[in-house]
Formats: sequence, C-alpha cells, structure tokens
Amino acid sequence: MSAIGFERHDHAGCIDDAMRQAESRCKADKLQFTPMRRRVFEILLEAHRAFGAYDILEVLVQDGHAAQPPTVYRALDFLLKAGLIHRIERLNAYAACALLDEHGHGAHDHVPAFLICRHCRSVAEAEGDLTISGLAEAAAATGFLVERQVVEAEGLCPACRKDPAAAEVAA
Amino acid sequence: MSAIGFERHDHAGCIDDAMRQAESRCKADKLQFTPMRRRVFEILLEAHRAFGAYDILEVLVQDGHAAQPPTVYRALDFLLKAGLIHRIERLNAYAACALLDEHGHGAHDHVPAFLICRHCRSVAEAEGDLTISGLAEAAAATGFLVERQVVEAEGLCPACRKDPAAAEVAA
DNA sequence: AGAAGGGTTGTTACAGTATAACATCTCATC
DNA sequence: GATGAGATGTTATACTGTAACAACCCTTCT
Ligand SMILES: [Zn+2]
Ligand SMILES: [Zn+2]
Ligand SMILES: [Zn+2]
Ligand SMILES: [Zn+2]
Repeated sequence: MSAIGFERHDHAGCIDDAMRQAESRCKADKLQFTPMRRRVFEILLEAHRAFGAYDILEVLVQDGHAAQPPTVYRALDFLLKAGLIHRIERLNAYAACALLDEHGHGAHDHVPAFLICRHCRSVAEAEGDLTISGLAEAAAATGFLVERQVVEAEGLCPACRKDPAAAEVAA
Repeated sequence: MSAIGFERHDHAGCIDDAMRQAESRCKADKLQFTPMRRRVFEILLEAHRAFGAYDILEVLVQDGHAAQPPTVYRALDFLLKAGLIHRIERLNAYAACALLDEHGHGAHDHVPAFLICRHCRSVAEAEGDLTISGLAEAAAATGFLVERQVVEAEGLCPACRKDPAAAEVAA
C-alpha cells in the first residue's frame, strides 16, 4: 500500500505541486483562491500534519496579521468544500489532502482514510477501498501501530429523508 | 446487512437486555457499575441516539441531581473503557453500543461503524469488516443517504514508536 | 477501634473549539 | 455612481472538555 507514507520526500516540491493543483482547480470551478485562503492552505502544506484552527491562527498572527477565529474557520470551510483539505475529527484538526497529485480535477469526493499519530500528530492518508481490518494491516506493514479506529458515515436516515423539513441542503 | 437497523424494535426490552449485559460484564471484570455510571448508561440507552455530554448533564439535572461536567465525563470515560458505549467523533457525542447482545463478554474491542443521521442524530451501528464503499452500499440498501464518510485510525507512527521523544521529526 | 489507601464523586475554575451577528470592504455590473 | 454578491473584519458568546483539589466510601491492616 504505497499510498500510506510516513517516508521522507521532496517537501518543497510537494508544496509547489499542491499549490498549483489548488490554483487550477479553483480557476476551473470559478472559486476565488484569495490570499487568505491561499495562506491557510500553505500553512497546512508546510505543517504536513494535523493543525488545529488555533494553531493556524497563531501562524497568521506571527505573520503580522491580526486575524480572529472566524477568519480561519471561513478559510477552512472554503478549503474543505473545495476538497483541498480534510478535517481530522479525532483531533479537531485539519490537514491538506495528500492525494491531490493522484487525482485530476473533479475528484474532490474521495473518502479519506487517515493514520494519525497521537504523539506527533503526523497524518498519512491512505488511498483505496480498504476494509477496516485491511487498513489496520496496511498500517502495520509500514510500522504504524493502530490503537483505535473510527468509521462514521453521516447523512439522512430513512425517516428524515422523507421529511421535507430535513431536506434543507440534502444532496 | 441486517446489523444496520433503523427499524422499530422492543425498546424497553433492548434496554433491559443491555443493562443486564453491562452488569454481568462489570461483575466479571471487577468494575464498579455505580449508580451514577448506571444512570448515564441508562440515559444513553433511552435516548437511542447520539447524546452530547451536556445533553446527559441536562437529564441528570432534571433528575434533581446537581451534577457538574466532570461527573458526566467520568462516567462516559468509564463506559467507553468498558466497551459499553462509543464516542461519535463527528458529533462530539456518545451512544450506547448497539451490539452488546451480539457479543459475549470479552468482545469489548470491536471497531464500530456508524450511520449517523445529521438531522435527528439517530445512530445505527453496523457490524462486520466492510469496505468503505461496502458500508455506503449497505446503508443505501436500508434507505439511508450517505453524504460524508470518515475513516480514521489513531496510533503511533513508525518514528514515534521507536523514539517517543522525537515529536517534531515527521517532516 | 483507628489508620492507611484506593477508587469514586463533589466543586471550582478554566482551557480549547467553533459560531452568531453585524460592520466593512472590494470588485464587477448596470 | 448605484447596486449587489462575495469576502473579510470585529465583537461577543456558545459549546466541549479538563485540571486541580476536597470530600467521601469502602476495604484492609495494625
Ligand atoms: Zn510534503
Ligand atoms: Zn508520530
Ligand atoms: Zn433500543
Ligand atoms: Zn434522521
């Protein structure tokens, strides 16, 4: 499972690649890749691990930008919807999608499977339609020790699907 | 996949069964199933959906118990460790394990896969070693509309496993 | 009986995560 | 130049979770 990687790589290069991917995606979808959104994405790419919203805020402040929480959360919402980053529920944190290179435009919707180090918060993103035990095995093969797994699907239950009141933004 | 169920059932009966299961497990493991822990578990069984810690607190207060947050979180920690409930990361909430009947004592450690309604917060727990797409298909077969999926494995990365002191090396 | 110790609960205060609501700005269009 | 949509600024607050210490309840040992 080569898609699971904690190994070293050309980090400057991967940042450039991802940034170009992001630009071309936003351009194609007519989304505004503004300086703030670009900078937040860049921070996540540089971090190369899970970063909390307030971690990002801290970097922005170090940049000399007097940012407030809503600014960060808005940028994160944009990047999430654009498929450029993922939210790591377990950590209340965010990480850049590691599979931007692998997919062309339009592949916003893959289901990410993460291996999360609880110590250093590094994050590896696995690709492919694995089973639960398959993910654990693939992880073990790379030397990652799985201690806890979470599988959650969110949506509308049969009852709420019929109820119009629930259909607010239902896909 | 019969284990995915939003269908009706004998709810009073399922509560009794689960409570008996919990008692026998705690007894076998020499864990103290105290009145507070019992009541919190009961609240989750009665709710039969995801309940936040503060939702539980509210019920306790209605009971006439002047409880504070730590009391609830302690009871939840106990029940989580005992394998009687699960945490729903996506909702910052908790739900009683729906598979207590299915497993004998010692099966605390199954990986739960949840279908979570974002509208009514009802929760169905699927059993078995499904693939990501398999879960979505099984859900669709029951009339559940999946909008978003999360797969996360938490543990220790190869680096931290060997040298827990090296926290920031993962770049 | 009295002392010691582990586990549970009570209580206060606070840390960390996220959003509501409204003001302002910018830029394209009319 | 007025209008309107989208983005950001700003203030305040809601929601989720924990640290730290005190009190209590048992069981065990002296
Ligand atoms: Zn990189
Ligand atoms: Zn690590
Ligand atoms: Zn039930
Ligand atoms: Zn529902």
